[in-house]
Amino acid sequence: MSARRSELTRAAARLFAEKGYHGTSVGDLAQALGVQKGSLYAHIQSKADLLWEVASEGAAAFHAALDSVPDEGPVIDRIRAALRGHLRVVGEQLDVATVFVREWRYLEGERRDAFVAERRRYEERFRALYREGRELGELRADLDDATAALLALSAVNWAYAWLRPGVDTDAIADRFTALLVDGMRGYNTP
Amino acid sequence: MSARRSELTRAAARLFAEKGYHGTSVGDLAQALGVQKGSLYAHIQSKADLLWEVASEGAAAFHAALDSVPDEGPVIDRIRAALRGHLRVVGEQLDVATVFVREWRYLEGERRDAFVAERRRYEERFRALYREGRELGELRADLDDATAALLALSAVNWAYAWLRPGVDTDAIADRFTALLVDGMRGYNTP
DNA sequence: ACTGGAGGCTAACGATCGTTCGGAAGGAGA
DNA sequence: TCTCCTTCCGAACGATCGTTAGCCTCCAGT
Repeated sequence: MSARRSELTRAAARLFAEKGYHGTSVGDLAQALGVQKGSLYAHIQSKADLLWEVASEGAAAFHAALDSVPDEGPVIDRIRAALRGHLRVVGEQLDVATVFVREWRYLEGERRDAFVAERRRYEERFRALYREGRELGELRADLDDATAALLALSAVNWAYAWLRPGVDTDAIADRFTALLVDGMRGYNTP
Repeated sequence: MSARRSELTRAAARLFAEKGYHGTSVGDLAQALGVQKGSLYAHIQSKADLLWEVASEGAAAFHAALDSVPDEGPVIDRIRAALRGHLRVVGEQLDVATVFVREWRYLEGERRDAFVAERRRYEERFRALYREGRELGELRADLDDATAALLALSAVNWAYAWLRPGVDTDAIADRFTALLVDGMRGYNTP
């Protein structure tokens, strides 16, 4: 992929995240590159191509983050690593993550189906950590692992809305993990 | 407000939630009412009016839910009530809640400013519960209440994405509360 | 020196966008 | 019966949408 083409993809990620897919015109994209809008079609076949590309990039980034979580070791450590990885992707590729989380639904046809499948697979991998933790006894036996995974995943999925670039995402992930693991009950509470 | 006008607002909420604000045309809205698109302008001055109306309705609903949380009593009970209230709004007014959470950013000018202020005020009220809990000693003294509130609020803000109408939102809120309060650590974990 | 491809230009296409307008049907109130 | 108000129609407006077409320039490879 040429350098110019990469610029276009990055501009698309930024503008789709900022103004939404339907709120971004081909003219906007062209302006971001300092070019006439017709010229973009030397690089793409349609505007939808760009959405697909950015969404796929997001899916790849989140899966890659999970790939680097070890298969063994204390489950709580792995949960912390998964949260760290997810938040790191959001923090370092905020535009791409925003499109992955919010704009994907404007995909159409089989691209949409393929995206949904990838997304579901990611959530499954995430949830498996909690199930394994319960089965191994590292998490409480009466844990509703689906709810626990939903709570954690919701928190990080929503992160694109409040995470500002440059913050220490590892520290936030660690605080989330500590809360999820130990709770917030005080000592003088029945 | 006339009955017809209310129908229009409800159709707007549904379509904005389903296809997005920019993805919904005035023609789509007219079709939902079985009417020519020009006829809608007997009820509204612009399409943006509808977005503002639905977004405001959402803000009112969420604030009303918080209003019914008592000012006194055990903080944990009040946190549970707040989560119940929030999730109940999402479950019972899914379209409105979706617009409140996701489509508000297409508001423009002072309407956008006013919405953001209302939203911030809601989050502040939510966060105050956690701060009070820590100060009263009902939540652990070393609690990072901002992080705790963020975790809880993120989970319920994201709920529009996975909550299906008709489920028992109170039960989900209770499970979230239990998790947040007591954590998920197992007994044979150091 | 010649060629081919990459990248950009201008101009225009048909479609659709949100909005406006004049007129008309129909019921409610006087 | 007359009038007003709500609601809608049908047609049109200018603007903007995503996309296509033909042409030009520049540069790397042969």
